[in-house]
Amino acid sequence: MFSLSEENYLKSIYHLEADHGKGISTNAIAKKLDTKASSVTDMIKKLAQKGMLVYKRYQGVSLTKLGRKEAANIVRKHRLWEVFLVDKLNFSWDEVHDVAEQLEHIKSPKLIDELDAFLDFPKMDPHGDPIPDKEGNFQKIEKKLLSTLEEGKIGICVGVDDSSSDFLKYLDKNNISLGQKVKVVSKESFDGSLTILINAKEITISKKISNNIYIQS
Amino acid sequence: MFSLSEENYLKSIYHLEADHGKGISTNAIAKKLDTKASSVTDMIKKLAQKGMLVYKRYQGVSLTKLGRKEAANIVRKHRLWEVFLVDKLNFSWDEVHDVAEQLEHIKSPKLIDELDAFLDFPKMDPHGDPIPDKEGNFQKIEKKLLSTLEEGKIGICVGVDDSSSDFLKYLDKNNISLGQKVKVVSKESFDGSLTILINAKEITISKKISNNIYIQS
DNA sequence: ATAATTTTTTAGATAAGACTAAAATTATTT
DNA sequence: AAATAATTTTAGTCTTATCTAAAAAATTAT
Repeated sequence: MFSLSEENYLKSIYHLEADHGKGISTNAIAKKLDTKASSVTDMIKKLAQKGMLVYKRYQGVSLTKLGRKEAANIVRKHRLWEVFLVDKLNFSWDEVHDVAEQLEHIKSPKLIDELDAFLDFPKMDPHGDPIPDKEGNFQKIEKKLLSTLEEGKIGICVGVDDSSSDFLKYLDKNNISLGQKVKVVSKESFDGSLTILINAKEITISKKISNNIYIQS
Repeated sequence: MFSLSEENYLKSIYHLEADHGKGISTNAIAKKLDTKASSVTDMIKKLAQKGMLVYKRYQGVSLTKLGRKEAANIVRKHRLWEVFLVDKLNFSWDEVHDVAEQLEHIKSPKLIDELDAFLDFPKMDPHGDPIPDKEGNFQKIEKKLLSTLEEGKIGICVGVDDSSSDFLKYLDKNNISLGQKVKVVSKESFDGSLTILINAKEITISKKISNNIYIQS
């Protein structure tokens, strides 16, 4: 069994590895968890002791197979709860994160399996992120950033990179949701801003926005 | 905001007050929470400081109006989650307690309201215990112990006193569930055991059992 | 290659919540 | 009412997870 804190470290390292490959620095973890490097050193020693990760002083850490499975299961729980909140309890996709952050730590062998079945075994969470199975495996979806789509091309919105409430609210306001068809009308080479056709309406979005939307084309 | 530990103390004191009236002793709390009296003293000082209860050294404690409302809300959450687990996730009534014990501490203004609506505003949990509203109020149901029912009389099972897994499993095994009609066929004055008619089948139950089943007659 | 800088670790301190052992208070017997 | 017993509190310790400040190691710049 893992403490709440241990689980949060595992999850953060898992996400950092997904984004930046193995060998995660103490500072990177500290930044992600908004804590101090010294605290991180203490905790990673403990998690190394428990066989969840490999740690050599001054060398950063990498999850072991076991650690990765453990972390994936927390992510699995987080994302299943997000689906529950949106599909069943009328939460919007910008409201789910904080609650799921709490729910992901509930420990019950039966609960998460039944929830999974109740939700009809979803493969994605409301932000388009894949839901790992019990072994930690998930199907990687083909996706690229909207900012890389060429002029005249069409894509379908399949996910977001930034899941902050502010960003998601912006998307809602502009009727951008998952499954939405998007056509790049024009691209401004100076600042990278895009004019896109969405729901038969043209809007212009900044590079920062298009860099946070994943599409399939 | 309250810590997990603070919430558990509030809840325990709330239940103790419901069963034994005001003025709960340190030892009673310690026993309920399976902790030491000295730990209880520390915590009740803290909760008194926060205005959740009234405490005088050596005199036991009583919840304030605020403390009672706070506690009732934890009980509300606990029982709503129990309904969710049984109605939606195929848990049996002997499996829900430990999980609900965790879920009751999730903090989200929206979550519990939406859950309540999703479950169609239930008034009871799976053990027949009332679910308080946001103010802490609940409808008290008329009920008495099966052991007090006279020979020949009929009642409907509306709740259980003991919610331990073992007891609930015993009830399941004997097809005793809420809403079930029960007729007292005969009463053994020597040991208080009852022979009851349930589902067109006669079974004999000990006084200890009939003392833990509530009926409406 | 050495100096300056950044990162990481160590050492020691703190807060929450629990514990043990002993002291203080209240309750029960005789 | 004194003695004994039970309960409750206090004082001090422990663990977990955090922090600050300083030391150690690694990295980058000169």
